[in-house]
Formats: sequence, structure tokens, C-alpha cells
Amino acid sequence: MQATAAVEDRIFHALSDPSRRAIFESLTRGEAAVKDITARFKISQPAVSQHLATLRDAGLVNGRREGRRVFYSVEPRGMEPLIDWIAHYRGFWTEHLERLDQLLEKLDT
Amino acid sequence: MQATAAVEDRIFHALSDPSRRAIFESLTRGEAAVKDITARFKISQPAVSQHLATLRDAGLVNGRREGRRVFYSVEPRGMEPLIDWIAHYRGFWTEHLERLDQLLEKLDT
DNA sequence: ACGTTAAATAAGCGAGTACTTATTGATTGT
DNA sequence: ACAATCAATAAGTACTCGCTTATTTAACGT
Repeated sequence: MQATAAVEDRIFHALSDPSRRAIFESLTRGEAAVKDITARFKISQPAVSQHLATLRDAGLVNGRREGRRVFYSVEPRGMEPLIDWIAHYRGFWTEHLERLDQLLEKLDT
Repeated sequence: MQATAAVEDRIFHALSDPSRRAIFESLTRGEAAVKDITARFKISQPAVSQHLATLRDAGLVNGRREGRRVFYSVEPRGMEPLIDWIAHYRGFWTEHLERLDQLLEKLDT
């Protein structure tokens, strides 16, 4: 129905694959080159590159070229649309206040 | 590699489809029977039932039979694993404090 | 009991996904 | 220039997904 997929579509889809989510999670521990990321998992280098491309298209990571290596890192603003989406239903959640409090505790300090 | 998919897998996957997310969003406005949900969208009743099954398997909605109708509603605790997953990388987000504050504002009042 | 309505299930189809191996592109060191 | 290293792209394949129509199961009203 729409030519371009919504941002939420890409984010949810990107994070729905275990390998891809594992790659993303490993990047939260610090930026890394494709070579190093590949070494951490049992999939081939092209597979890693493809996952990184998907994550990048979803706005979750950035690529920075340094010589022949490309370092990928988490884009801090990347998950904003996801948080926004959850927050958009704050109306619903506030109707279940007892739950909301618990949820907020987890994101709060 | 694992026989049973992780909860996060199912949640992210369930929400990655626009139709399915639309169905879920419509349920945040209140419980509804399959028939009524079907009327809201341009897809067939079996398609709706299949989406609901996916959402239910992800723990996002509940089905309650009443006569020959089945009413579906949002499971308030359903998104907890998703919040947990985000919170799990609070360590990363707190290293980007300027961002975290903004994110929290959206979930806060 | 009968026909009707509501929902789930079955089967099948086209499109998309996640991988692989092979190749190409880009940068480096000698 | 040349060989080596790192990453992206190409092409192919098995599997999954989201939809459809057809059928089945369940509960109703008369």
C-alpha cells in the first residue's frame, strides 16, 4: 500500500532476526570493524555485511571508513522511533497505571 | 540453532508487519471481536486470525471467547520483554546521557 | 434439526529472507 | 606494479511470510 516502508517497519524487522540483534547488541559494547564482528559469530563475512546494511538502513548503526576497514557503531538516536512508538500508546498504558510504573522503573535510574 | 525462538524474536517479528501492528494498535483503543477487526481492514478474516495468532504467540494480546465471538485485547504485560530489552542496554544509553533524558521524557508524563 | 454466523484451520501461491560461495572494489604494504 | 587484506556486491538456494480461497469447527436463533 505504501511504496516506502515506515521507519518502525525497518526497525522492528531489523531487530527481529537473532543474528542481527546479536550483532547490534555487540556494537553497544563499542564500535567494531566488520572483520572483528565476523570473528564473533559463526556466519560468513558477507552475511555480516548484509546484516549491517539492514541495521544501517533502519538507522540503528553507522559505518565509518578508516583505511580498508569499516567501523560500525550504534546510532544513539536510532531507537528513538521505537521509543516514540511505545510512548504513542502511553494513553493505553496510563489506563493500566500499575503496569506503567513498573515499566518506567526499568528505564529510569 | 535454537529450537524455540526467544520472546524478543517473536515480539519484534510480530510488530514488524504493518498490518499486524495496525491490528495491535487498534486493540489499544479497546478490545474487539475478530469480526469487527476484520471490518476495519482490507484483508480477509483468515488473515486477521493469523495475525492475531502471531500476536498472541508473542504474548501481546489475549483472546476471550464469548459465545461464537472471540474478543481480543492487549495484554498489558506483553511489551515488558521489549522494554526490558531496551533497558538492558541502559548502560550504553547512559553513556549518551543527553539522549537518554529526551527518551525518558517521552515515556514520562 | 436446520440454516446462519463467527472464527480457526488447511492448502497453496508469490514475494521476501537469510544464508552460502564467488566475485568485485578499495586500500594497504612492499 | 603486485599481492594481500578488508568489505561490499552478485547470484543462487532453501526456507519463511503474508496473503488468498476453501473448508472445518463452534455456537447461535428459529
